[in-house]
Amino acid sequence: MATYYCSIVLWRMRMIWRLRRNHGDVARFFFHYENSSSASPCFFYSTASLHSRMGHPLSFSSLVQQCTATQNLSCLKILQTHVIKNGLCHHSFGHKLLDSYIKCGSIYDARRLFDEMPDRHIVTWNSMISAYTSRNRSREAVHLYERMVSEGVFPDEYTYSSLFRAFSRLGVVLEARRAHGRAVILGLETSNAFVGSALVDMYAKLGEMKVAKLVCDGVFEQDVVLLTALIVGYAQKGEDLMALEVFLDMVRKGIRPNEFTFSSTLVSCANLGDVKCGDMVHGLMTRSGYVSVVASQTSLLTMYSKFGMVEESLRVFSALEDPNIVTWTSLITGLILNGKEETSLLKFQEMIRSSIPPNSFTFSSVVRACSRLAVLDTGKQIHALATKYGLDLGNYVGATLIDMYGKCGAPDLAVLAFNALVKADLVSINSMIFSYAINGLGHEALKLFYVTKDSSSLELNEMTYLSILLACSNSGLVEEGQRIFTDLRDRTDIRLNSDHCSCMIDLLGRSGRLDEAENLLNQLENPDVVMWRTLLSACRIYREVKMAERIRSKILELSPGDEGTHILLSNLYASTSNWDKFIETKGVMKGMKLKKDPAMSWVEIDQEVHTFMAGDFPHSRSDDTLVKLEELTTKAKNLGYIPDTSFVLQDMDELNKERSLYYHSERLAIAFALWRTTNKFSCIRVFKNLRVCGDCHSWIKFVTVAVGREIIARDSKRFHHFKNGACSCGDYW
DNA sequence: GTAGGGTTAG
Repeated sequence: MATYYCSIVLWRMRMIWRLRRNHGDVARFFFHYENSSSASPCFFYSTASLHSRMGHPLSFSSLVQQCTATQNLSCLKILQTHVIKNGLCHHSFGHKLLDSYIKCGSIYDARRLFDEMPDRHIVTWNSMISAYTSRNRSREAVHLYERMVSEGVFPDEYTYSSLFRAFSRLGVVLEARRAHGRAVILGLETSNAFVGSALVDMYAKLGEMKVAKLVCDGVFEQDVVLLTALIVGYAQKGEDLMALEVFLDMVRKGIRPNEFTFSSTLVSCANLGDVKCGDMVHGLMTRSGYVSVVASQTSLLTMYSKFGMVEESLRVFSALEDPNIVTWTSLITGLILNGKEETSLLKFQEMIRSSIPPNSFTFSSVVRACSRLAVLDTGKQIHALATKYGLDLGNYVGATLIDMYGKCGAPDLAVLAFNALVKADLVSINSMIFSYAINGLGHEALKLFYVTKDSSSLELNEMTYLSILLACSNSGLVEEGQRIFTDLRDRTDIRLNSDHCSCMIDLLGRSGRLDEAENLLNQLENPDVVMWRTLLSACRIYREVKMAERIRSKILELSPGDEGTHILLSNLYASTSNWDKFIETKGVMKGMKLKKDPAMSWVEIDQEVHTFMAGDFPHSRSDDTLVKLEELTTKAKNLGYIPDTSFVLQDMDELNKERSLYYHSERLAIAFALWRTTNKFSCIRVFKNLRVCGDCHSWIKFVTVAVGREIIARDSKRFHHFKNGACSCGDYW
């Protein structure tokens, strides 16, 4: 211990001797601490260690430098106290301390020192402003700039190159223009590429691409950053041709693009769907040596995904040594985009195993994969994971969760996810209305629609109106739907589109108001095939042969050889026992090589999907399924089920018609599911590619009574929740 | 002694 203190005393003597000889100011500083009771041995010890490591005479700069390197804030504060007490806070010492505080991450201490400085050099102002902008404290940066101007200090090129970012973050166009004006007066707009690129970036982010382009064109010595800022602006605004033009212009001028340039240019190639151009930029990027830059390669991967070139995007991914969360998310999103939802979920698992924490972009994508696959259990697991990461309450993930629960036939869970949101935005509300709509909860949808319309500040959009019209249509709320449709027609801020019209025609048609639907169609300027076909479906429900034939000729005028029309008409002729015309239509279809999509149903049991085709038993499980099916039908008949053979679209005798109804794919799936699942409280979810027929609808209602279970069926259009002999659609679909 | 640009989502 004695040796230890001896060595400290010896070191201090030697240091004071050196300081007296070389650095008057700092020597006085150490004398001060020599005689001060607050001087801690710890401080001197750490200073000693700093000194010994420096290996050269101590100076103020190197002391500050060492404090920065070791992030020693307390040492910096002691230095500051001394500097201020001894009136040494002139700009050089002051700035060094301030800079060190910033580098140590303490903006608070930097600002306190800044406020205490008697005279501030422009460099000090700039450092403080830059510290604020780079840490997202834009308001404070702008305040400081305004104070600087009011105190008569002239901002310079350094000030503006960091300041402009603050305006775009705050979204304050007027203030931004005022500052731009001052930069012009000072002659900094055109003479300095740093100021120019900051301006271009600012205007691009404020959405003023024309101004951004003007500024860029005016800069005397353009460089890669300046032009890249412009490309980024165009790419993010979707002005992709302009982005490519700037890129080519840059290459022509001999300015070499870098990894930042390539990242954004590739986004534009992807948006344009221009494979040739994409390949060219890819080649240029490879030749420029950016093969392992993650962000650029991520853009490349996304581009190939958008081109539908999945193999190529996988190849880019596997060549990357260290993919980040954005790369993983791009891969997952790309797979979903290309219909490879199962693979995307496997990749998600792989990502989690690689200990890469997912973000809200990732969740938003994988939840969508679940929604497409309608795999409720997996969806729930992913929701739980999102909750674990605290990412389930934001609108991006929230909206996909609501959508997923809606499309999995679990509107109650969609409501829970919706109510949990911190602050629902329009997309989340639209998703909720849509979920209500496809699950036949029209009144709930109307309630949310009117609350949003009347009591929120949100501006409704096309999707809101489409969802609510669908809700009215699926619940047979004709008057409400008509009122909303009229309201939409009168609005000038929202464009009435063909989907809205089809939905309205569907609503009128399916509720039997065929003439009104036809009138509406005739009022429209250019009704499309979808709208006429919608009315044709209604004719099929109400067996309105004359109108159907009238519509057929309209459709065939617009689109000769329209497949759906022939299929709908053949169904209509079959259901009205018009067998001659049925055979004739079938003949036309045969000539056109048209075939109906085979009916198909599937159920998910123990995370395995089982598929069934109508009247087809290729499965080894078929015996048990058929036994169960017979049992269910007998029970249903005992409860009052009478088969309605008018749904059989073939010319055969009644007994065979009845038998053919029994083997509709949804019945096979339900029988299989009831045979396989023993938990009486679990609900069965069946999915069907076509619409459920009226007889199956009735049969399922009786089955829910017979077995005391809930059955949820999703057909090509909506959900039916069957419980205790009733369906949520109120027999209206 | 201070400064500018990027990749993923409903």
